[in-house]
Amino acid sequence: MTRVLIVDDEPQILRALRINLTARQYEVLVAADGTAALQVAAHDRPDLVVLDLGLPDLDGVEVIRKLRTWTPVPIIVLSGRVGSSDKVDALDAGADDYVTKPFNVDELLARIRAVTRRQGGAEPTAPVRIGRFTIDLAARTAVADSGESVHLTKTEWHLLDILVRNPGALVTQRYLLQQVWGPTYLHETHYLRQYLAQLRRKLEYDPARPRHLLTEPGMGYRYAP
Amino acid sequence: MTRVLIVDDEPQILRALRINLTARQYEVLVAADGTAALQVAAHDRPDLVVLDLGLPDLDGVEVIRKLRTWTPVPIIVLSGRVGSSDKVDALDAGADDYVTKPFNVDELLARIRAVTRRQGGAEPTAPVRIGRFTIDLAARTAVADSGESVHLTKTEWHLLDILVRNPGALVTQRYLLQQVWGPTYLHETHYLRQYLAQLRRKLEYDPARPRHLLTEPGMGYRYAP
DNA sequence: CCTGATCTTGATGACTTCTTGACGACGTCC
DNA sequence: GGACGTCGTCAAGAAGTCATCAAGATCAGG
Repeated sequence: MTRVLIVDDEPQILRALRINLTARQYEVLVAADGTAALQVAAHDRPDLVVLDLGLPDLDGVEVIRKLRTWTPVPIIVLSGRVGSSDKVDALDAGADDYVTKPFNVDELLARIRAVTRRQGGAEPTAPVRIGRFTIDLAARTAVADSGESVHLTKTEWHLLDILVRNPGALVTQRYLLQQVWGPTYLHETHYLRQYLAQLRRKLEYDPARPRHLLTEPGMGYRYAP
Repeated sequence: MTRVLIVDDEPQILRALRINLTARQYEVLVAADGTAALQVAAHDRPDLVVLDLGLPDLDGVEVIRKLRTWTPVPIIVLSGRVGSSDKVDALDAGADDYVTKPFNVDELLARIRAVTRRQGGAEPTAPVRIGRFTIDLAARTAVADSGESVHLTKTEWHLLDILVRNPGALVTQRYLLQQVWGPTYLHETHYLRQYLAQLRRKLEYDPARPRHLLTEPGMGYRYAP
């Protein structure tokens, strides 16, 4: 049974989520502030954390950092502020996904499923599909159903690798730039646009309307399986 | 019964893995440092090695290299370091998979299953075709349809061997250099160009437009069946 | 010690990939 | 409705990588 820790200081949100998650066979733990959240997480070892960034005692990003010092438990962030850099900071600190308040419960449930699914039995080198292509990250091959294969460059593979290894999750621009080009390129978002366009052109059915390599404006990119 | 050697200097990790693996019908061997690991591996011939990179005596990558001088046993690396260069070094040295600490036990078990499964199914020495030649890696022969045979040197065989044993997959320059010339030649990409040209000249129909021994610029080479 | 094969090293032109700049489309905020 | 910032796209020069030819160094066998 999947155990979910919900961290929020608004009682009505706690209540709504508890009802919805319990009804779907999740075991629900709750905490109303950051200190309590850290204690409960350490004591009860949840399989997933849903964390509101606006807590009364600690900064939400700080809670993520503290959790990440000892556990890789998936964290989904709830945030009230739209377009603020808090969310990017949270993702960079190690959160797995974010949902903006007011949020749709179905969307949150979908993200919870995506994140827990990834956690469990993800075979390291199972091929994934994008458009009409089957991508094998280990062998570095991208083969169409027709049999013909597409050639990707080193940088293209590197980017695709990171996105595909985090299926369904939002990956920040900062993280991608950091991983692929190094810490001195953190603001060269142009590179990302350039290479994402290239990947879409090579892999997506309709590069102008991507279905798998999605842009999250202002934040980053997401691979949708 | 699958025999697993666990190499880690933290007693609690040894203990946790021993319990989990024993419960799943694995036979478990343990070693707390690199020297002991090499001895146990040589003496008891495990079917799989789970190796922590941070050992008290030897560097983990060094342990991998030493193992790889005499055995193709699958190696799964555990590491607290998240940097991608550590990962690349370990994989290039011959590791089969890589898990970052803190790790999820279920994930590790899944990777153990994946790696041992992969082990079983690989036919090592079926003859393959390149150009008009039939290559038998076991017998070290390359015979044309007309009956005449081509002579390949030791180094040429070694390179061809690695490429052909990974059909369709990209093999990195680092890996080839590491395997054929050793760890001190990791940047001598000129050797690769030289010998790949030689192989193409001897085996391909049109050496200038190879159909089986393909270059992946900036990354490595690939044998296309 | 000599000879032929193999390995190593150097130089050059061709090619691929990376980087950079410019511009229009879209959405947001004032 | 207009200014602003972000995104997607096209295009071309810069940088890096590769294939090939060629010659010197090294090694093994006779």
